[in-house]
Parts: sequence; structure tokens; C-alpha cells
Amino acid sequence: MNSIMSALAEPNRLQIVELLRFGPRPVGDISERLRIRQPQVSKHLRVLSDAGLVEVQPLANLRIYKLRPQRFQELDAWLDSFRSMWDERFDRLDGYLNELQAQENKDSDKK
Amino acid sequence: MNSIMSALAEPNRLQIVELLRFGPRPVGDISERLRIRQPQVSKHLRVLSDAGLVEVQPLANLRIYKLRPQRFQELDAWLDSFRSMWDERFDRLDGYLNELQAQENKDSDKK
DNA sequence: CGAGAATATTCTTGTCAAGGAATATAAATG
DNA sequence: CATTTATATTCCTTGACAAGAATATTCTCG
Repeated sequence: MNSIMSALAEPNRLQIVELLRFGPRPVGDISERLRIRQPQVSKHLRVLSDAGLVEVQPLANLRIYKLRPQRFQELDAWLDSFRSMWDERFDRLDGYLNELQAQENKDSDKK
Repeated sequence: MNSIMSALAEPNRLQIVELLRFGPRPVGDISERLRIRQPQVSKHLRVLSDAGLVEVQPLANLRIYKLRPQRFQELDAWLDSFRSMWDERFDRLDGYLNELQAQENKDSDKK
């Protein structure tokens, strides 16, 4: 999860990923559209690839990059653990305040 | 979106967010549980707060932090634009290869 | 009001990562 | 095989940022 986040934290990489939503593209195409110099695009694609977010498929002279759904599914699954937040009313200070209350009860017992 | 990602890219901050899933907590509590020194926790919470991921609610001497669902919903919405990926079979090189094919047709016309 | 607890801020330092420029590699093609 | 095109890699410099240490701030309570 951490690798996903840090890969997507870089603005240019986020743009690349968003561009690849529309389909696989070779490096040069990405470079042109996003106005990023080719070496930087290659480097960013390296990072994205290491993070498992994209994969490459050689085609003749070109290297065609495309998204790998898997990691995005993981991100989706991770988000799941937060979804209860906006369903249930979670702002009642549930977790900690129970402890706090227990603590205060103990104090008042001591009195 | 970028601010969300870069806020969550830092491992300790990700941990903090994951801890806050279970409910609001004051700084000291976070510091203890995650074994992170208090000043760093405060600094990380600052970043998370600036990114809109958490909000604070003072209670006596304490400052109780909790997650703000809004930004997580945005992240969820962003992920939506990728969901078509793992439904449809998206590895057929749709986008670019159409262009490429068009290009090659043009070339063969020239012949 | 003074002391102590909880939290925030400042300053400094070291590390890492991104961009630029140049170069290396690989495949295509005449 | 030489050249061109597409892409990757290396080296260097610079800026951002995280951690540590020290200190400031805010609130509570006797």
C-alpha cells in the first residue's frame, strides 16, 4: 500500500497513470502529451513499474505501457476499510472516548 | 488528489490514518501506540490536517484527531475512473493502437 | 497565580528523490 | 552495416522533507 501511495504521490506520475486510463501508450506518446521530457517519463515509468502499477509490452521499436488493475484493486480494498466511516456516524468519538470514560470512572471511584 | 496521495505517501502518516480508522484519538495516544515521538506525530498530523484528511476537536487539555470522510470519498471517486479497467478487458491496446493502425494505413497508402 | 501535562513550533542536519544533460542500448530500415 | 528512431540509464546538482533536540504554547487544577 505504501509503495502505491508513494508512487502516485509524484504529480507527473499521477498524470501518467491518469493518461493510461484511456489505454496503453508508448513512452514517446506519453512524453508528447504530457510535455515531459522522455528520460523523465522513462524514469517515472520505472517507478510505476516497480510499484506494480504498470507493465510494459514491447512492440517493435516501441515499449507500450499499460495499467495493471491488480494494484488498483488493492487500493480499492484498502479504501473499503474506511467506507464504514461515511455510512455510520463515526464522529461520536467512539474509540478513544470509551477508554477515557473508563479512565474517568476509575478516577471518580478513587474519590 | 495529489495532496491526498503525498500526505499518505509517508509511512508514519499512513499508519496514523489507519489507526484513526478505529476512532478518534488524542496526540499522546497516537504517539504511544505507534511508538513515534510526540513532536513528529504533531507534525504529521499537521500535514494530514492541511491535506484535509483529519480534523481536530479540542477536549480539555487534549486535542482529539479524527478522520474526515470527505477526502476519502474523493479518493473513492477517483478510483471509480479506473474501475472499468478490471471489468472490461482493457489489455487489447485499445487507445493507442487505433492511432498506430491509422498511421500505418496512411503509410501503406503512400506506397 | 504557579506547576505540570498535553501539544505545537522552531531550528538544524542528513537523506533521498526529481530534473537536466549527456550517453548508452535496442530495434528498424534502407 | 550505417543510420535513424525509440527508449533506458548514468551522473550531477538542487530542493524538499523527515527526524532529533530544544523550546514555546495552551490548558487544567490545586
